[in-house]
Amino acid sequence: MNNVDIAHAFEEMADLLELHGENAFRVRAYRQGAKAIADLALPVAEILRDPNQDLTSFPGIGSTLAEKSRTLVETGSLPQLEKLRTETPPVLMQMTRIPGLGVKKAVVLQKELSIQSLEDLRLACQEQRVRVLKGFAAKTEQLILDGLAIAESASQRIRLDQADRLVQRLREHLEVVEEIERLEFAGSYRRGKETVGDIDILVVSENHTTVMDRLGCFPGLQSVIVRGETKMSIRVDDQFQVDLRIVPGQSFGAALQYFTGSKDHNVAVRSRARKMGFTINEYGAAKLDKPDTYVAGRTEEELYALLGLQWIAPEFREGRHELQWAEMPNSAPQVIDVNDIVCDLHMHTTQSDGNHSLEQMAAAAQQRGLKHIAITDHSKRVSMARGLDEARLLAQWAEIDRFNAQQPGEFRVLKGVECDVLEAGPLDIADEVLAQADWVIASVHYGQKQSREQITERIVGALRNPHVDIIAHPTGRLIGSRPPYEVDLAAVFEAAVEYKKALELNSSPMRLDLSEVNLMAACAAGIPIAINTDAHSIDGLDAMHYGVLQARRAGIEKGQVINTWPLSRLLSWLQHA
DNA sequence: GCCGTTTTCGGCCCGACTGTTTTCAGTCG
Repeated sequence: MNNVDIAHAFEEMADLLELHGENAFRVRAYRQGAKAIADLALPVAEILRDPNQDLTSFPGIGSTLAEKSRTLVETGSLPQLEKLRTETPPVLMQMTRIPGLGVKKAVVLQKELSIQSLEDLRLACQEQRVRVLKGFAAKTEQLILDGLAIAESASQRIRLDQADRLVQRLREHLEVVEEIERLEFAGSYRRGKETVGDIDILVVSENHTTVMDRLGCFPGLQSVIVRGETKMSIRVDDQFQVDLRIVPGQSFGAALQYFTGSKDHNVAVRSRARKMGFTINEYGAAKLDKPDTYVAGRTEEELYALLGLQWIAPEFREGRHELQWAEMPNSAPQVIDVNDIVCDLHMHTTQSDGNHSLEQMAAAAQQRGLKHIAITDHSKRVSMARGLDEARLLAQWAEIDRFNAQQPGEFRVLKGVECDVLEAGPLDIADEVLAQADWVIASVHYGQKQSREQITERIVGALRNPHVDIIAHPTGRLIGSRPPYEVDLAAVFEAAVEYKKALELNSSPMRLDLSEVNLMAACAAGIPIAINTDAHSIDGLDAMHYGVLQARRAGIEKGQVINTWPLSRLLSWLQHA
């Protein structure tokens, strides 16, 4: 069992204990334990084996969870979990996914009406058998019926780039309201998560009615979920939820901090405040003995400063190490910043499936402040994209040589290729040609349904080839539309370390591959990371910030990112093979 | 179940809104 499996088991324990009405703090302990395990840089099995290491030294893992981890590693299952599974009707978990239906109500409904499936629940509502139960009435019955439809039709989360577009629409729609003094978007969108479950809008305004009325006529509005004094929630587009909160100006920082989250970060912040004699809510911070007098909250900086902390960038707020970093900023890691990026090492031109020429891509890269780029068109196996064979590749590289010779300044284009790893294992381009490239990316595009062993061996085999420098989008996932292919990433990491190769963090918001957790593991293993846009057009180069955001969320240090290296360092690193 | 700058027991972040009641529990973020 790997760390992800163990984390899943604890997560499921938490869900099931919650359904059984177990102590909420015990439930939370399992959730935090799951998160702690998922964040570990080393495999749990290895930590348990090592007499010099102690699993309970990691925050959130005590003696009980450490022992259960051992059981999971050694036996592959957990008796308590198996028992809970058999005691819990599967429909309960499904029911709690209906908006407005929580654990308590779901349990009552399931028991009283012997619900076995969501279809049973729908029938019970239609036959008005719900409204006669104590604590239920006609409105709840309707809420469940509506919720069933939403649960079935809702596209749960949207990608960050889709969220960007929705935020833009909302901003433009709301900005015309003159009474709005401040407008900010918070939540997981502000934290830059790869997918976003809802949009949180924070507004400072005296005139709540005008603001809410304006949101109520947003084009794309489907329904208003709630509307109170300070809070309004709506559904837009494909049932996607948007929350609005209106706060007074002196509370803006506290509210922004609170609604940006994450939940874990807020719990950590508020616990710290409590220990220091303060209490924090979305209106500000106050002394515990004078809870009505706010002493901070106009800005986020003020709030963090009160707790002896430097301001924390939203993308770090996941309840990991960010409070320690903010406490002693000098000892915090030098996390990658978008301004550190000097190159982009994966992009396409009209030679394969790109929209712009070498000259156009180079000019656009220079405009974006890049010092060097690699042109990496597809190899011939990707026939759909007019992939290049050996002859066309050599011709393209000759053209790149001529281009570089004409460059007045320092800007350089590296001769590269995105070479397919064929289904049977070998590379799509002959070794003697690859040997003439500056930069060789190996990618899996075909045969993604192969077995774990086959795909892993293809990738490890590519890493073994002395001409290959990096594996692109190492798991092949497309967020929300295609799961990662079966690959033993631990084996890939091991091979990357052994052959001194790099791995890609593909910046396309549809890929963001490696994912945050995998990125942390790759970096813990010391593998250099290249953050690349995989641009197929000039606009595609702008995706760089998505990749950097993802790397920041994973806490990747500047020095480990190839794109921060000067060309000389990159070239000397490439000599390794 | 975890954890310790009043601690190895007794806490554990905090508030808005709704529905069902008649003062509050449940849900959500």
